[in-house]
Amino acid sequence: MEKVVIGMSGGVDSAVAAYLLKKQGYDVIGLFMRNWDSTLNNDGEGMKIQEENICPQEKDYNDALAVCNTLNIPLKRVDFIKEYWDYVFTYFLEELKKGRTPNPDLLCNKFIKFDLFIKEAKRLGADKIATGHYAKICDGKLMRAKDLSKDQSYFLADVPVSQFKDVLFPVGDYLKSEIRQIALDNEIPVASKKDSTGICFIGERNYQKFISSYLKPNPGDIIDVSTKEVIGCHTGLMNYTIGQRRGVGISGNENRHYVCGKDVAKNILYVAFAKDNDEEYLYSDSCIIDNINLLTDKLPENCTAKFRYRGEDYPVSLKHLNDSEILVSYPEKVKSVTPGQACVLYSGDYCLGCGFIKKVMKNNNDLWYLP
RNA sequence: UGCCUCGUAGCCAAGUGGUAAGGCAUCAGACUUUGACUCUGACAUUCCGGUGGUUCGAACCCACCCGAGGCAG
Repeated sequence: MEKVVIGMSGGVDSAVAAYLLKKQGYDVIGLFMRNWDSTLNNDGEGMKIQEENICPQEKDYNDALAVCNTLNIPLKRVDFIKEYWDYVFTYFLEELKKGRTPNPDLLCNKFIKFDLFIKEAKRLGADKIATGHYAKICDGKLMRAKDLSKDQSYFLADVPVSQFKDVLFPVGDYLKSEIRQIALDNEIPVASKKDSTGICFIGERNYQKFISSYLKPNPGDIIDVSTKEVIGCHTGLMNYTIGQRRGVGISGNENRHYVCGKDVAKNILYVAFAKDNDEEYLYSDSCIIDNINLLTDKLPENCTAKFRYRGEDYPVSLKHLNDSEILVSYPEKVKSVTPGQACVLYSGDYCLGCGFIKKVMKNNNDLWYLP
């Protein structure tokens, strides 16, 4: 019998994935991983004791255990707290310092789940490795999930393609509603548990407070990108992302405002006001991406791209600038393309890989107000 | 000191005698394995700087006071 080690998070998706694998006749072993320790990592926000007098991560472990007991499969446990800090969180903080908007979850998949976790699974004798991700692997290629509204291929695009060789995504062929139903029908304990959100393994936090535990806030001017007037004071550039509207702290204006840029050297936050649908400072028509990860042998000249998780797919054309950089052009201008975010390329439902947004441009010029 | 203008929720700002528009911000939800974006809902229950007065009735008219700004000096 083939042995599968499945990452159990304590949520419904991995629970049903385990159920499905077992039904398919695999010898299933659950493996719970813990990558964040609020006490160890001095995360004041996460140490809040919940009503049940137990920290969220421990609750998740208990949920995973309950699921495994119901399914009658063993549950093992592994910690990657130091590794998560070294490979994912350090990068996250370094990017923020540069004024960029990192997405730690792509790195978590690359370095933790689809590297260290796989190694641990193999050590446990796994022939296959499974997770509860909404995505598909077809002939070793990454594809979007059946449920496009839950598709998580975006987060997996930076994983080296070789790592998908023995991977199974059992829920990728189902709709989320079907997964919930299977959980209910089979009386799986977490059937009605709310979907988790927030940074993977860290969870929902008051973002500014959370970051302030690790990066010293550095207040500075907020400048109207159009008039160059100082119109307010920001709490630290790391607290804002491009396209952000709420929580900027300026008011008294006729129109909504959006964060449209940052100058790290001068510690300036640039804001643009929306007027008559003209948000010219937020739109761009091309960008340069680097740190490319290819999931296919050769990139086509034309495909589609997502510039943010749950963002739209835009038609793009690609041009290799050198060994490490690609120029991505999008005739249909795109709003809030943000340095540091992943640009994930697709051909139909196939995920071709990704790169990280380095420079954003319009009409062949760099947008001067972006980092 | 004289004259002028102004003082409406956190911020802008309508309303100039008939019983408080709107925008921004904020908060709460929805959505969401990245900080968004978007969407939905709530936001001056007697009050319009203060105190009196005129009136059936005032934020809107009058008087004085307080406060902000401007002109004159």
